[in-house]
Amino acid sequence: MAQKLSTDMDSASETASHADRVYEALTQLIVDGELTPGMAVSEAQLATRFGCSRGPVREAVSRLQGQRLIVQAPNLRPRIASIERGDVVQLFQMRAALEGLACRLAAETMSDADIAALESDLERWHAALKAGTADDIPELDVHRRIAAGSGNRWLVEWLSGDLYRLLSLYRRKSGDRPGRRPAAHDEHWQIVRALRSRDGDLAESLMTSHIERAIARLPHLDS
Amino acid sequence: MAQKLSTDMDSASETASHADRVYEALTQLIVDGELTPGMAVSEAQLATRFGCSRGPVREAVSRLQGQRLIVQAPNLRPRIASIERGDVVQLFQMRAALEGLACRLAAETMSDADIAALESDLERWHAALKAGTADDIPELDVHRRIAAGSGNRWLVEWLSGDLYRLLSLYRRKSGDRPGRRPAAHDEHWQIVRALRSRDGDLAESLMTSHIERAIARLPHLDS
DNA sequence: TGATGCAAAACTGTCAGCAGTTTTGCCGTA
DNA sequence: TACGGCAAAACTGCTGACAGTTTTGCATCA
Repeated sequence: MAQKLSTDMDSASETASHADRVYEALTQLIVDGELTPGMAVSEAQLATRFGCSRGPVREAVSRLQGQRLIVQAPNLRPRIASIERGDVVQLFQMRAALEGLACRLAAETMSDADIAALESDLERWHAALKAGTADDIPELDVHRRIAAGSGNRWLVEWLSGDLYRLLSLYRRKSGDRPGRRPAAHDEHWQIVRALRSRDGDLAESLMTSHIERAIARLPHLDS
Repeated sequence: MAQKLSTDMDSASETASHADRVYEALTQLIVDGELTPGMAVSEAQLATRFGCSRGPVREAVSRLQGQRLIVQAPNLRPRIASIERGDVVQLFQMRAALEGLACRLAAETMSDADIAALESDLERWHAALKAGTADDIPELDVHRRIAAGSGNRWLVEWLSGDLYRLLSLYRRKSGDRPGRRPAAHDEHWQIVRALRSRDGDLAESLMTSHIERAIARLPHLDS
């Protein structure tokens, strides 16, 4: 079945309120790293930047506050959330557990066609990597597609949404070198093969180990 | 070590903004079930109810929107999120994975004193239950204390915070009969014993099964 | 009786402005 | 030069108001 294009985060619906647009733009600014963790932002400046008054900005900031991407103390300027190394380890622990679950579910519910497509895309990307023509990040995409294949809507929203954004904060802080790790391809390939053989337990365990290895590889900066 | 009293959700700090108070009150209203899932609320009415203008209300609503407890379509009144049975199953799947993780971590990091206290409280509560003098919910408390014992701050915030509130929506919708199940005590007791013997794998597996049993017991209403 | 259309009421989205607080930048002093 | 202190600037928290949209309730008609 063709899946319904993920979440309710429809990018730029035709009738989006000003607050919605500011929310989208602000989120992007944070994920892209133009707004760095710990940085204070001013409602007024954001308002002029986005061409509206402070009302919609306030709303967007509140929404991001609900997602813990922005923190705000009374009477102080809102700050982009700051993620320490300890937080990343903890978030990765949760990610390992949840992506493991996603794998187990995907092994049961993902369609043969989707698995085959994932497999061939993975091969194609690997070939392109060897040829030096690929610079997108397959890491994220493989994980995202498996999460989507789990059929668990909340898992997708959280793994590919909230948790992804939270972790992107730290990526910015630590030099941002995503993937490009030769072993990752093998691990991904093994996972996909477990999916194809519908071995949920194996897929889960492979994915968990895959992410736990990523924890071990976290940069050891201690700011 | 005495833990630092959980999150940044300090209830009623002395210098709380109006928006903060509305946020707290509104959250409580939803969790307590006075505002039922799917119900439309009016900013203006909330504003008069809480004795402020629409600004702070709008902010609180946005924050709850960020936590997916409230949904809002353009130009329409905000609605309390509506959780269907399928959603609950999916959320419980995630809960099983995460509480399993919490158990495994707690088996490593929880102090002997905390485990002993949990054990004796569990016994005391069980005795009170038999005597008919207990009507608080131990279910939640055991789970909450194990989550806290995991030492993973984000796990606590999500399990005892966001996820708990989300699931409370459905509890309201389905007759709300939390726990009071005799077998649960045994299962809790087994889990705590696994914690005491520092057997993380066993604790994890016991907790996962414990919650999966709860999934199987979910009411079969299909609204 | 039951469906339909319409006007009034209610409500959301947004803005400009005011009061009170924090931050900034400068000036005098040691 | 380095250090407080103070006034101006910047900013948050909140309010009331206005335009445009949705909902409500009534009256009309088949």
